[in-house]
Amino acid sequence: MEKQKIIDALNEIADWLEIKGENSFKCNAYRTAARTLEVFDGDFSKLIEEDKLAELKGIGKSLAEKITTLTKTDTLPLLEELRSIFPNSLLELLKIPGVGPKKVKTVFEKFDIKTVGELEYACNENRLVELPGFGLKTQEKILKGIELYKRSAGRFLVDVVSSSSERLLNSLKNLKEVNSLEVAGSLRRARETVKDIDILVASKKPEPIMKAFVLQPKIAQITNQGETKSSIVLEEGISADLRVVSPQEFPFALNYFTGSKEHNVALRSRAIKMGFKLNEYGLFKIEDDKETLLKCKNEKEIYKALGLAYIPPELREDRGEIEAAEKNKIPELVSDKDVLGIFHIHTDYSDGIFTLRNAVEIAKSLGLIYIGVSDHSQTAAYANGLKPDKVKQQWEEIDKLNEEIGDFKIFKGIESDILVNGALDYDENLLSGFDFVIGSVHSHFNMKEKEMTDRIIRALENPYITMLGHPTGRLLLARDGYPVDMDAIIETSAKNNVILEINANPYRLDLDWRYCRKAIEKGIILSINPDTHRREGFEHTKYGVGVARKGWCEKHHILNTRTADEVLNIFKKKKS
DNA sequence: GCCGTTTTCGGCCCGACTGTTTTCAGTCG
Repeated sequence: MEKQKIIDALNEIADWLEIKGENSFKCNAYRTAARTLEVFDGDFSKLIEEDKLAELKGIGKSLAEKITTLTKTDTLPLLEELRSIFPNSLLELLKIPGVGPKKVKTVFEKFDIKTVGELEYACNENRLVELPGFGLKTQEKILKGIELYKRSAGRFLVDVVSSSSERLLNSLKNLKEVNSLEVAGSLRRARETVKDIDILVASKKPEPIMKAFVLQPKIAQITNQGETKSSIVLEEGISADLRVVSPQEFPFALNYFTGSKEHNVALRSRAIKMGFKLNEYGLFKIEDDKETLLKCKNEKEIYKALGLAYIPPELREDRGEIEAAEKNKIPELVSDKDVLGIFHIHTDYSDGIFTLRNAVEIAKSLGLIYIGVSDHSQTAAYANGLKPDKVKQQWEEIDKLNEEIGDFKIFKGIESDILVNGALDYDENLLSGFDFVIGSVHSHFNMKEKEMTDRIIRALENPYITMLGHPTGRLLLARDGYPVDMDAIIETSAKNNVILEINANPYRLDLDWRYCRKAIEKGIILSINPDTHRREGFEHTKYGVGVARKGWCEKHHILNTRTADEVLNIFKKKKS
């Protein structure tokens, strides 16, 4: 059994044990082990072979044995046993907001409820109220939870959430009681998809803020309303939480609610070891059963008090950032203002909805100093891909525009389909005329991993490819990427000096941030590309910057932080 | 089930909110 399947199995065991009513720390041990494997970056099969699993933190003798059994036999007696006690569909019930393992256990044991549909029916028949610990309100809450669960998988693309969150911030920021406010949670950490919006406000007078929050327009539901915390569901289906804390507590609360959960746990454990207690209200020195608050003006001071360099939110995923901060080795992350130009732009030559000249105007209005145009190549008939004569026509127009507009540079590029055999989409003669070539897979997604990897590797070994576009082809919340061995892709790209794209389209965000770090460690240059077809798309670049930051990228790791001349040199060097 | 400069036993991050209770359990983040 491969690593990911083992991670899934361990999490499944944790779910079952919780439903069974096992000791919660034991359940957590399974989750911790799953998490440890997820973050482990080395050679997994070697670890098993050499019997060194138990050396990993969070995996002891018992779990090491279980993981080994899973690897070797593809199954585990414990897992089989748990699966025979409970129907598989119970795991689905856990995903309903307001329904946890205890409630699942109760409805299953008392009413033999196994599916979301059966649970909904029981609520509507008013049957849940008779259960111990349940009441009318609980039943209503579960019904609402089911409705929300059915409406969406519960996650949203980052551009949608960003605009909703801005709307919420705007509705609060001018209230005189608001001292400061900030978005926390996964949005602040620049995750690729977001479950809900967490807003944090510092104020000495929470009441009017709470009121304003729940009374604003475009709210579908108020799910929580307390003195310091309220929750709403917006018409778009996105949940939003507001928490109000005192100005003194604000940095601690901001740190706490930014997460990730794993980062928080690690930070708190560190605090405990140092004789502190850290929570959303403060950092406390514990001496003789007395707690003394250490005042911190901002997050930076909290980290400093814990002996750490400041850790930017994007890095707070418990993937080595605390160790890096300990050694003062936190990277100086690339930022929006470092981006000087952008590549991967589609004009109306293929399937974009603006002209070449429009593209220049939009880019200039955003303060950029160059763009790289890359329309689709001839095989992409669905996208009006360019035949060779069209390519030449576009080159002429680019030459004219470059002459006309002095302080701006347009690079000639193409997004060439990587054909099913791994070839690029034009002959060498034409390919050599482009400043840059993005190779992308747009067809035959259902190849086997080995075939797909070979196909892409062949393209990467083509001397005319400059960048690999959206390396996995995923569409977030809609379609998984094609199966591909990313480690092999990264290896081959490094060997052939191919730039990897961070596609900044909110549907893609591909290369995934988890691989960005691997890529730059191999010396690969990344390019943040909006892959835009319309005016608004230019501004998606910022989501790509988020991915790069999350992938530990500094300015020098990114192609489009360089000047036009520097970029041209890189392209020329690659071609030669 | 894991872990250890206080520890091989007894903790494990912890507080808000809700609802069902009459002091607490469950869920969430």
